[in-house]
Amino acid sequence: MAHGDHQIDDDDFMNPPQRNRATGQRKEGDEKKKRIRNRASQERLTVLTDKFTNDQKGAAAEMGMQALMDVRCMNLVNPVCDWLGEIYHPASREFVIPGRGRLPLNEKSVFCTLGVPRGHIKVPYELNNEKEEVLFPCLFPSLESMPNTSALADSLQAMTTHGDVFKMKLLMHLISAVFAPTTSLRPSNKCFPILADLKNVKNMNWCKFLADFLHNAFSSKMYQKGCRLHLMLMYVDCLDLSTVDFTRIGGPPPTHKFAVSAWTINAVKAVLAADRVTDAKYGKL
DNA sequence: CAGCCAGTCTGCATCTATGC
DNA sequence: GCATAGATGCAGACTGGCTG
Repeated sequence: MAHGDHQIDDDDFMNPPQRNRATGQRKEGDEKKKRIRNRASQERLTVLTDKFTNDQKGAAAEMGMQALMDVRCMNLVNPVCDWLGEIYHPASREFVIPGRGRLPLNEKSVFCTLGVPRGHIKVPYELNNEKEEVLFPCLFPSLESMPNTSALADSLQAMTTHGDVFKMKLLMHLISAVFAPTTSLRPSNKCFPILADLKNVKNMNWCKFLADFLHNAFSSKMYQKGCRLHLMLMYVDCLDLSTVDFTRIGGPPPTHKFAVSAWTINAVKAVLAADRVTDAKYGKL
């Protein structure tokens, strides 16, 4: 670990993940615990942005989301995200890497990773029937109920305009696939109040929203929710890279303002391969 | 308290990319 | 070619919070 942390050994984070909230069961003795299923992925976003017109990217920039229009890392490395969830300390809001140090989960760390707006308005991610009833027909005129997240992405891909409908669908996709994914196949209807206030999206505190969403999820041991892109990039971006061999992938990530603009999946993999202790544990660097 | 509903969890499945 | 992992899908069971 290179910077941004105080070196305190602290190994008292050993809380095995509690699963199966729905059934209350937890199989004993399954040493090879199954991977946590999640619905987060920025892959579709990178495919979409690749085809966006300049006007459409401009519309995203008007909402302060320009950094997300060029995500270089297309995939996730899920084991490291699972691991970070398990070593998270809700009380101090820090990731405690055994024997290495701590990484905070806060607005600043999210800003450094993703470069999303850090305004003064709270992100209104909440249910609101009136706003939903007004906006839903605008977004999905032929549908009765919320489409799957992938179907929303399909409709986004088919769009050639860059007006409010485009902005709303893009925001909804960002929220449900990258910023605040849940285990659901569909976007949450808590998105609507955000979409209803497009002008203020760039003035909302997305950094706090993402950090709080992850914090709340991990506090209730929901390790599959939240922004995995931030988790992964925040971690690799904080490590000491001096011993990592980047020659096979054309050199280390360039200096950058936001991690999301610099890291490629191959760079992430090279670092994590060097950092891995066992299959499911990291923290060597 | 009963019913509703959004969200969670599991098993099973398909497709693709990557590495051995 | 085969195994593995990531992304995505569907059906069905369940839970916790809200509301009448």
